[in-house]
Amino acid sequence: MWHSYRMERKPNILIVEDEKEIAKFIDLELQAENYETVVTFDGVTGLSKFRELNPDLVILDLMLPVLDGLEVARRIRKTSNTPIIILTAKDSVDEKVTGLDSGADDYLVKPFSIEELLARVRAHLRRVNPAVTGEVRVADLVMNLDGREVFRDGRRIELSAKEFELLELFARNPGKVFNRFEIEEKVWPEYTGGSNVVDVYVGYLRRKLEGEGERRLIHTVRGVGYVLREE
Amino acid sequence: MWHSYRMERKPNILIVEDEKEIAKFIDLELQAENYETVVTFDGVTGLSKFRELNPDLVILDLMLPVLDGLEVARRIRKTSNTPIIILTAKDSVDEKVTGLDSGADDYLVKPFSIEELLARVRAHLRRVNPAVTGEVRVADLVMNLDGREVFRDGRRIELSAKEFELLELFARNPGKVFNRFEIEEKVWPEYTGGSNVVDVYVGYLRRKLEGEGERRLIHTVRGVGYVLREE
DNA sequence: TGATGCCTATGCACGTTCTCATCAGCACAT
DNA sequence: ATGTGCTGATGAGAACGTGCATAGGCATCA
Repeated sequence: MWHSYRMERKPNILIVEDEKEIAKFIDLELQAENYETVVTFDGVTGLSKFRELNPDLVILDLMLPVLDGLEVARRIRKTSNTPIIILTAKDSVDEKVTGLDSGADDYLVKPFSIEELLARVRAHLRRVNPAVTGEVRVADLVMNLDGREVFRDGRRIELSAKEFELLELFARNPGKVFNRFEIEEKVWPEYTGGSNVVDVYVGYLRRKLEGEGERRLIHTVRGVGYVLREE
Repeated sequence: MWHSYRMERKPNILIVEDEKEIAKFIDLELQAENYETVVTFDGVTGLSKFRELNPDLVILDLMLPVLDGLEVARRIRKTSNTPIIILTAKDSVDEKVTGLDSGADDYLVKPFSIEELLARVRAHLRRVNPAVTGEVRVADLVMNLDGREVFRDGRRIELSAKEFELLELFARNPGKVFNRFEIEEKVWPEYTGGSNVVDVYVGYLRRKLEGEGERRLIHTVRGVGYVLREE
């Protein structure tokens, strides 16, 4: 069911860290910030938990039993772009560079400040998970999902319910081309097609979003459907 | 090495830094890594350059004349989600937290290692590109299947639906020779031949893909059919 | 009852698809 | 080489379909 995605769940964070006290410490702090957490103590378990849970973010130590942290990062990156924050005692520039180039998004050196870690977690989640801020951002478009507000380039735009749902679908999948069938299925469920609702609503959105001489947001892909692209 | 079709062009980086020697230094290093750069020395100019250029990433000092760096970050975030790396001498935890919570994606303290900065730039740029799952690359041709986009040598190519399907067939099987019957079967099913549609469409593709003096992509195998080969 | 939102229906404009006829060029035999 | 026959390339244009704007009907809500 499409509408379930507005259900605001707690962001899920996977911690892979073999020093048990540190793991416990981070775990508690994250829970206090209202995140859902899972802790594992070695690379292999970490990787399998990752695949099982598909968390919103991973905090990863480098010196791990069984499977090295860098390798964990690389394997995760093979199939996912979930943010990875490396948290380690290895503080040389070379190690930082290798860590980041292995697919990590951030690299924090122990001993670290928990406040900084939390701020970095927020920064990464903000980008990935609208649940955190309730916001989706694409190009110069900002959608506030809780408040059902839409801004383009700072100016507020009034949308009806359906218009908002349609735009939300596009905004959550920028760059993906949807055909009319997919769109109807998601925005107009319990609905037997046979009309051009989609076209009409795309028209409504364009009229409201694209002021005089403004960049086009929703592009037509003739013979296929529509995309939201920044261009 | 860019990991996405969108990065076929040089990524554009805006540097906002008032210490001229540092700015120059970063600028040169980034250019050596094949980025396009623009340098500004105060907050207001930085912001207006940002709006003018819409860069792929911003490197931002905090202590700036005219308009404070934090304020610049906040204003950028109002309308955009371009990655921002704060680069500053302010090294307290509080300042880091404030910086990250103001919308920055990363926070690096001076004196910094240029290698680390470059690695972080790479990490952020990598992440900005929407993970393009269905991406096919052959020679200097990039097809984004989700987005139904085609690029050759960085420049975007507009294809009609049928043209795209035909090219997709070739691109998924580079080096394989297809005869006309196979092609009709896959791209024109429910279709009883008797014409030279295939030839015509190959012609269309060639016209669009192969600019003046450019390498040939779709080769004719006389008496048999066509192949996509890099040569 | 007036305003707003949701959806259907219609007609026009234009891009796309495909056919057909003709032209170009390669391959092979002489 | 040269001609001959055949294959592939290309241009023109007809038929078709898609997308878009617009208008109107119906329901809901104030």
